Amino acid sequence: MATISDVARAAGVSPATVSRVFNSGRVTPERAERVRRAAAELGFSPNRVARSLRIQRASVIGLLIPDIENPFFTALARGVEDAAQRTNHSLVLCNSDEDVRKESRYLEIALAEQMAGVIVAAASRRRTDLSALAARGMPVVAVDRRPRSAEVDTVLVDNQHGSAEAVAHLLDRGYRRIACVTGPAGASTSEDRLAGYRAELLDAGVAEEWIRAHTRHADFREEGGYAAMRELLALPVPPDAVFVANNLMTVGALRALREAGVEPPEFGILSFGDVPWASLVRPPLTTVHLPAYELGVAAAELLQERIAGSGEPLRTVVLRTALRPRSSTAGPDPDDWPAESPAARRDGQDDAPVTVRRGEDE
Amino acid sequence: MATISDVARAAGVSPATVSRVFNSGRVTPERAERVRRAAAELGFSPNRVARSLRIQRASVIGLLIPDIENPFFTALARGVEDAAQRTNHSLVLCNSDEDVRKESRYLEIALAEQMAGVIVAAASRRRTDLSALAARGMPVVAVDRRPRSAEVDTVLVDNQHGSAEAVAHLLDRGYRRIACVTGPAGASTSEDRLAGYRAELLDAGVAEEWIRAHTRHADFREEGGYAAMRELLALPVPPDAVFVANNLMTVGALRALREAGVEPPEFGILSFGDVPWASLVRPPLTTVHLPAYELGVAAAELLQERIAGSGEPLRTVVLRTALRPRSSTAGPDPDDWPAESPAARRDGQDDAPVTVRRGEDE
DNA sequence: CTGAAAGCGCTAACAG
DNA sequence: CTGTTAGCGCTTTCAG
Repeated sequence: MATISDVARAAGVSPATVSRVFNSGRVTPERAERVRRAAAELGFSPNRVARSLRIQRASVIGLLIPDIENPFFTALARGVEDAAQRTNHSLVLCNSDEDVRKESRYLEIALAEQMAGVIVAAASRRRTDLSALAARGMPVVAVDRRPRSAEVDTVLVDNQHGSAEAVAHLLDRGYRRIACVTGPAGASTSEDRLAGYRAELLDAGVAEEWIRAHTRHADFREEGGYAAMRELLALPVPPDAVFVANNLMTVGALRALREAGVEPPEFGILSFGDVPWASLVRPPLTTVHLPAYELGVAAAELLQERIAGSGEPLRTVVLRTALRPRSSTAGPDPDDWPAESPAARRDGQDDAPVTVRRGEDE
Repeated sequence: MATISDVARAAGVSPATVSRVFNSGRVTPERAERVRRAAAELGFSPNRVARSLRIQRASVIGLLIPDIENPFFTALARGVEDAAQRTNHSLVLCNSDEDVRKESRYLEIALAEQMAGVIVAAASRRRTDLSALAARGMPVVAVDRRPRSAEVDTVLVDNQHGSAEAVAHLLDRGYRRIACVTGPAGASTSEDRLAGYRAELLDAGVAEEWIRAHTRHADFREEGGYAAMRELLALPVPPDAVFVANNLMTVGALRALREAGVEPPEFGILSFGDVPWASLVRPPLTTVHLPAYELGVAAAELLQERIAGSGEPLRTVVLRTALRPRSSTAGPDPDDWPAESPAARRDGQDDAPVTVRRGEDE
């Protein structure tokens, strides 16, 4: 592996000059050209490790997510990556697996690797501790989940508003016994989504007690959603609709519904968070769309400003969600359902069949 | 940030001793204890950048995948991560986006960052060039896709056998005009899966010409599968079943089928590669299961052996696929379909409904 | 077993 | 504009 000195020798200049050529220092064009040629010939590319050690900062940013198999977080990661690429940062993706211990290990690595900064979707609101990083001057941005110590820039979606809107939609469609499956008690997303749900029901005159009895905390995973839905269905007063606080749990909930022979939209189901491959799901699911990619972009941009040395006060960016009504919440009464659900057709999932010639031969 | 010298001073020893404490060097227990205490007090953690520069190797392994939004690759990534963790390697995930230019950029970064090794699911069989890495002594393992230059250890699934088995299944169920949607011509996976399909059909006496007319190359993405399926349906002799070479394209193909008013299993559809959230898809899809996680684990283990200095000859590990028959290939003739598909029930997706009390109250 | 010293490859003063 | 020089934090000979 050629070093900067090899190139310097080959080009007949000093190492410093070579360095300058690769770092927009001032070098006469003629010399610069000579250096570039020599570098190309030797197949030289600067050693980033040495560079990082010298300037006390790597050109890598870390992204810490709690579940790499959740499409929401992979979309977010793409957003971060695309934005990072624009400033020549490369991305290190770490999967904390919703495990605070793994997470803190990765956080330490970020420090030890002298990463330029990190973006964190925290595993826990209470137990994720970002203060150590901030204390050592590492730029940090929290995304999706708001950690307790609010000493960092933050990018969120408007969970509470989005949830309230979703529940309002369910009420509007005629559901009256709306249950809720939310995430773990520790996470800000769980709490905010639950809060939106509660606020809307209380506003509609539903008893505090009823709400509490029809709320379940689960783990944001498929199995948790499945178990919670089964519990709800087994209640003495089972619900006629459910608001599920994330996409994976919705998959589980749907499975539970199917097993129980309960079919939407007679029973309403609404997912907070997009369900990938939505076009395959029958009936088409009403969802609250989350701008995952945009969340990633915004977080990366905030981080880059900090890396560049912005001294502005802390900022919190809140992105809006969008309700996407489809057939799974058409209403409890079959008489109300349109023959071809106009709600579903709106986003092209249910285009009218077209006929095709088939099988004239063979 | 405390350095090794700070700790040395605090503990009254030399920097070398501190280093030895953290690297299993021989130090008297008493001194070691003193060092550890001092380190803890100062919140010292070794600077990995300096370490990497000195020993000319980082403790990071790179994983290069072509599509981070494809569940197959995220499952693979988890396998790599779990295996890497066992040897204290951290994982850097890079998404080449099926783009050879991005990919080669990341490959250069791997070199410049002095990563311990890289695992590559190549974007292109022909144009992905791993020889530069291998030439500079960087351990490399190819996974899922076999790059042209076979100078590296490789972990694959048995694409050709899996495909042949899948097509045999379709023939067995009574389909006679089986089309194929495969991936880009450049990828080894496309070619191997296509080869398995062709071999099986030729063996069944189908004309070479017919096969060629009913084969489409697409891009391994949803839109590609959609377009290809539409083309196939518009043929003068449309197929009565389709073998789709990856999961994402299957989603697109299903959409095209639906739009055309064609419903499985009258029209058979089989996906090479698991479709996540399969439980939501109606009808349940017959798939060829791919051991994605295990692929990742195997690749990481191979890589770790190379990193540890194994001088063994190059190895290729081939993992088996498994056909998972479900209702989408029950056969072209409705008379053959079981009332409750036993094939589908086999993996629990179609458990019989159970009744549940509902709505006695409000 | 322990310490002194050199140096991994690069960048940033500083002089020229 | 260019070269010389020192040093980022760590590991690793080499003496002791």
